[in-house]
Amino acid sequence: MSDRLVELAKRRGFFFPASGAYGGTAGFYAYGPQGAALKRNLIESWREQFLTREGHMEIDAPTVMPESVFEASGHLDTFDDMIIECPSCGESHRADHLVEDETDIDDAEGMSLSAVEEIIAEQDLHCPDCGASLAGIEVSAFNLMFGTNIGPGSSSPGYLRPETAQGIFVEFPQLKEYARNQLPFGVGQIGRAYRNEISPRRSIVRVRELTQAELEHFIDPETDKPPLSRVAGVDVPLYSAAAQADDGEIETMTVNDAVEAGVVNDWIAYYLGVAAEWYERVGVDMDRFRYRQHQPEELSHYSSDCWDAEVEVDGNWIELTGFAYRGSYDLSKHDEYSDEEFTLFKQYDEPITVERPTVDPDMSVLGPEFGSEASDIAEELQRLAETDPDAFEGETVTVTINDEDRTVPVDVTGFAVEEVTESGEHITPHVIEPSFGIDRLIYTVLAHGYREDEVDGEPRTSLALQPDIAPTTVGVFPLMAKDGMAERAQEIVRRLRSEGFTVNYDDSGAIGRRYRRQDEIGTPYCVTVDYESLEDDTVTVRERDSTEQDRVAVDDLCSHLRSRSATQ
RNA sequence: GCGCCGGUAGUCUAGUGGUAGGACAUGGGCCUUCCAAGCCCAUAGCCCGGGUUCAAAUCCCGGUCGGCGCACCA
Repeated sequence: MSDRLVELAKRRGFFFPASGAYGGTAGFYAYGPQGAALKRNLIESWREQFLTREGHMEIDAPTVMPESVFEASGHLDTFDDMIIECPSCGESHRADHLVEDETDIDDAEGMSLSAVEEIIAEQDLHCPDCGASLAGIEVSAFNLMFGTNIGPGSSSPGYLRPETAQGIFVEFPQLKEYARNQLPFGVGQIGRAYRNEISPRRSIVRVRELTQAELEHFIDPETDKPPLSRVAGVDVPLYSAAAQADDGEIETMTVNDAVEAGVVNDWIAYYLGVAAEWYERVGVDMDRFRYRQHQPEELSHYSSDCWDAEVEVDGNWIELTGFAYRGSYDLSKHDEYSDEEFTLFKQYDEPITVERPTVDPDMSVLGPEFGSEASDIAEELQRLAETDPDAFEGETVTVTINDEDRTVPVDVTGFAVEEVTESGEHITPHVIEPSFGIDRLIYTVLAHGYREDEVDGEPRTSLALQPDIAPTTVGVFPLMAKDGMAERAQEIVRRLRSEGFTVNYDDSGAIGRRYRRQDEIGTPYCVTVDYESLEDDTVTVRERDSTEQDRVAVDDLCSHLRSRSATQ
């Protein structure tokens, strides 16, 4: 089936391998006219559902970001690994670690690939798993981010973002201002992300340049609750980590039951409910859909819990969306690595008065007495005051510096307990992230809508796309291009287009052939102008899936098409 | 990245050493009163590079692209 779908996609202009004139580039696809329209409709539907209806904001950040962003985000740590694969058992190892472990070299990570390769050959290092010799085996860089240079020279490395999310996290200090420093708030972004995949697969399912629609919903984990009532009754098919671990099954339950049973975090559950309804609306076959929880070892470096929306296509389950609980990971990291604050000031209902033990050491005494240790002692005293103020009750107080005790008279520590009024605190929001892969959704909608059947003994291929998602909404044909029918049809085309419909006009060949053309690109309705139209100003409206026809007055055509689209 | 298989018009396909044939699609014409009808004409192809050979779509090597398996998918 996938072969025929990919063939149809290319033939009819949904998607095809890019740069084919030069042999093609693996992992890069172009969307043709139908695909681009389908993608635009899906994105518009996503925006309406996940941003407009939720009251979230949308931003549009650059795809190239400086190296420091990815040092902070943790993406760089996994970017530069040297991999060597054992020819005997097939296991991959970190080549630099192997060298560091087996020789007295302790900085193999900073060496070049060929240097590490040479050392492995010279020292005749062996596979730690099976013992086979690795001499002469190629060491390769395990490179998942696309690198580039910002400006001339190489002093300012940058990377194409591997997820649109970082553009949101990095701009958080600005975004919180736009949210008037109030939690919760959500920020979405739709755009391209880049991953230098080792082996792109299955047409547009695994590509190197992809389009993501991501939402980062920032919340106060202590006080904010999701509006669960909106989706409480929505059924979600859940395949929990526990069920996966003991051969359990997918269990379908309502969002409300899932939360109450403690199967899913309530925030994640809310979005599972919203997304399930949305997926069905855009044409995903919900009989081939599930939410699968990540196993603990599957979780990425930033998330503490994650559920994937998965669909079955061509007999495989593929990931459409990750619903990750990213906690405060990203904001904390950017707070730590950057000069800006990635926190919000949260006011208490009432200011509180706290007793805060402080020290103000008399350095004119400590300095001469302890010399270079004096400042360390002062720091220790502050720490001790915060953790164990009782230590200052006697005549002297003892701190440990470099494993040696130092005793200081309490009266030179300036110890005091101050009453401080605090009106709030700085908190780092937690993040719930639904991250949608648009390309995979396009593939799914096409695959789940793909139909092959017979009509009057003739094969018929059609795409059962939802009317508001289909690239073209209506095809308009004259029964034959003569006797004024073509002209009348063209008038109807202009009228429909001025009303905002996406219209395809076609007068070539026989009428049946034109219906088939529209079936293949998923056009839900075809309007035909015949001899009767010239008499009484009515046309036939033919529906794609049933091929049934209604006769409709031209004046009622727009409202007729609108109401049919809406009820489907 | 490794292994196996494959790459002939837009699509599908025939062609085991003598420089390509078909079907569908597409465009033009004729015909045609609602579901890929018929007739005529036209456009259009051997993935790239190297080698062997008098001669390569065909055999060999390398690359590339695609499918599948392993690994990977942060």
